[in-house]
Amino acid sequence: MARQSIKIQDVARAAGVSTATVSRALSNPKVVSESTRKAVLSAVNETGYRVNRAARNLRTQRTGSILTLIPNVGNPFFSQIISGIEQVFSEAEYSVLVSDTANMALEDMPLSHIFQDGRADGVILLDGFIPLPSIASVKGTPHEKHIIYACEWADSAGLPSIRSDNRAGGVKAVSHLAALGHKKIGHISGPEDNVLTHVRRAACFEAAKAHGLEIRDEWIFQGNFELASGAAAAEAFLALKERPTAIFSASDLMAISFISNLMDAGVNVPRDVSVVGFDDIDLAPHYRPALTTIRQDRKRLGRLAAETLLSRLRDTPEEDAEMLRVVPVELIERASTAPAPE
Amino acid sequence: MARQSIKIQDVARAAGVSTATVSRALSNPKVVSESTRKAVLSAVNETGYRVNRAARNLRTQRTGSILTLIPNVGNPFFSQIISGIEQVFSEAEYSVLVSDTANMALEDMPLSHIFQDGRADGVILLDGFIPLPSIASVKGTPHEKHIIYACEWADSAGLPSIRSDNRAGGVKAVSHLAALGHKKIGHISGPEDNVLTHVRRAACFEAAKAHGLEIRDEWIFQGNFELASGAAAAEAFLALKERPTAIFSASDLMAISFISNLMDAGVNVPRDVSVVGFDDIDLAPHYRPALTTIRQDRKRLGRLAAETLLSRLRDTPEEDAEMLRVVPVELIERASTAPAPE
DNA sequence: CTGAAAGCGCTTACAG
DNA sequence: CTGAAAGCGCTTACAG
Repeated sequence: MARQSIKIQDVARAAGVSTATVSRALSNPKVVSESTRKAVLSAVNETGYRVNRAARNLRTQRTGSILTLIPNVGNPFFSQIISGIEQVFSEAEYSVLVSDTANMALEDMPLSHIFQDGRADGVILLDGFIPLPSIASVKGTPHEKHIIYACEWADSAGLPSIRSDNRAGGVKAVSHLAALGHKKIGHISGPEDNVLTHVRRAACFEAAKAHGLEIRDEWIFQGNFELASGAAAAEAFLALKERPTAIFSASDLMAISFISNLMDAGVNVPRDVSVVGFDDIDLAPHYRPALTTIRQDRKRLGRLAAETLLSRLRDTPEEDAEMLRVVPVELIERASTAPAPE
Repeated sequence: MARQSIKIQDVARAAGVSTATVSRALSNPKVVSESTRKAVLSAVNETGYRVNRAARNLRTQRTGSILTLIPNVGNPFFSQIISGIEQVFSEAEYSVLVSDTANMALEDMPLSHIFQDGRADGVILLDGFIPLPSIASVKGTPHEKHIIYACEWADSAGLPSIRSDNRAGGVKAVSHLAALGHKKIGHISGPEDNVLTHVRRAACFEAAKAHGLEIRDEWIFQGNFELASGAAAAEAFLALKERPTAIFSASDLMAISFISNLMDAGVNVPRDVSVVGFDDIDLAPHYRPALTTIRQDRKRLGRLAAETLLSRLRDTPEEDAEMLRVVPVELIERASTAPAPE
C-alpha cells in the first residue's frame, strides 16, 4: 500500500535486478530466465507497480489509443458501431477516444495533427464528410495506413472503407415491394451531401427499373435520416394527386415518423401503403405496424472496422491491400409491407 | 513540409531562442516578451511544430484525458450524455475515452489503476454498479476527488453524483395520472439491482399514497428498462383478472413495447389504459399514441457532470463540497394518457 | 540472460 | 525576460 507512486526503479530494487530486467520481464517475458521473471513478478505484486504510460509512450513512440471521429456523438445510430469498435480495441489493450466532428473545425485542423500530437495511433472515421485537405495531410506519412472509414466514406479520399452493402439493401427493399405486386414506388432519401443517400437512392432506381416499376420525381422525398424528416415526407406524400403504393425509406427513423403521420391522416400502412425502412433499429419490431426493414449489423461493422485498423497498426502487410470490406445486409419482413392494393 | 517529426529544439533553432523560451511562449505566453513570442510563433508556423503529448504528459504528470465508464456502450440511452460530456471536455482541450464496464472485469481491477497507469486524469461513472472495493482503491489518494457519478450512482461509494430528479419524475408521472381521475395504477420497473429502479418505484408508491390511489403488488411488473421487458409486462398485464387503468413505466422503451402489445390484444391506449413513460427519447413524440413521458435532459446531465469534474480537476476548492447535483425533469403530456374510463 | 547508459521530447525550478 | 540543466519514467540497442 505504498502511497507515493511506485516506479520501475522500486521494483528493480525489490527484486534485486536492474530496471532493464524489470522492463523485459514485463513486456517481453520470454527473454528473461524463469527465476528472475518470478522474482520480478512478485516484486511487482508486493509494490503494486504499474507501468507509467506517458513514459512508455514517449519511449516507444506510440500511444495505445485510437480515435473515432463521429458526426454526432448524440446520435444513437452510432452507439452499436462504437460498441463493436470498443470491444475489439479494449481486448487489444487499446484505449478508444471519441470526438464529435461538429466540435472540431477540421477545415483548419489536418488529421496529421492527431498523429503529430501523439493523441492516437489510428483513426476511424465514421463521418464521410471530413475535408479532403485534412485527410491529405497524412498522405506520404507513416500514418497514412492508419486511417479508415467505417459506415460512411468519401470515394476521393482513397482510404480503406468498411461499410454495409447499401446497394444490396436498396435492391432488396425494392425487390420485396415488387414481389408484393407494387407497381408505383417512392423513396425517402437522406441528405443530399451524404454518400449513403446516393448509393441507396441509386439502388432504389436500379431495382425499380429492373422490375419495371414506376418511380416519379415527385415521389422522391428528400429527408435527412432523422425522425422529423419522415413527418415532412408524409406531408408531401399526402398532398400528392397520384400516390405510389409503396415507399422505401433510407432510414427506420424516417419510416416510422412517415407511417405515424400517414396513419394520423387515415392512410393505413400496410393496407394502403407499404413501407420498408433501413437499419433495423431495436425499436423496429416493437413499433406498430412492426417495421419491415433492411438490417445492417452495426456492431459487426464496428468490429470489422476495428479489426481492420488493428491489423494495419500491427503491420500485417497482406491485409493492407484490402481497400473495401462490405458487411451483408438482410431484409427483415414484418408488418409494414403487404400486397399492393387491389 | 518537413517529414521527420519536428521537435521543440527545431523551433528553438529557427527562432533563435532556447527550448525553454519556446515552451513558455507556447504554454504561458504572458511571461515572454512580445517580440520573442512573435518570433517563436512564426517559427512554429514555419516548421509545423506540434507539442508531443507523451513528453508533455510525462513531464507534467497529467494526461489531458478523462475516462467514461459505461455499462453498455451500445445502449443508445447514453449517447446524449456522452455527447454532453464530450462537448464540455473537447472545449477544455481534454480527450474523452470510453470504456464498456462489461469488458473490464472491475472485480480485480481497482479504479486506482486508471490513475497509476496514467490513462486519465478523471473518471465519470455512468454505471452505478462499479464494485465498491474498486472505488475504495482511490480513497486517500490525490485522485479521490476526480471520480464522479453521472445518471446512476451508488450511495455507499461516497462519490459526488449528478443525476436527474428521479423522485420528482415518478411523482409527476403518478400525479398526472391521478389528476386524470385514475384510481388504480400499476408500474413497470427497472431491474432490481439498479438504483434508478428503487427511486422511481418508491416515488410511484409515495405519490400513489398521497393521492389515495390503489396499487397492488401484482400490478408491479419487473422489467429491465429495455424493449423486450415491456412486452413481457404486457403479457402479465393482460393475464390479470383485475387491471389498473394506468401504468407508469420506468422507461420509454418499456412503455412503447407495452403499449404495442396491449394494442395487439385489443386493449386501447389511452382509452382503456393510460401509460406514462420515462426519458422522453427522440422517438416518443413520433410513436402512436405519442408518448406522455417524463423528460430527462440527458445532454445537460452530461454537460453538468463534465463541468463538475472539470472544476475538480482544476482544483476549485469551493465547488468540491457539492456532492449532489440534481437535474430537473419535466412531464411532457402527449397522447398516451387520458381521463380514466367512465 | 543481464546491466549500464542513453535518450524519447518536453517543462520548470534556478540563476541571472 | 531568458537560458542551461535537470529530470519526468520508461525501453532498448549495446556490450558482456
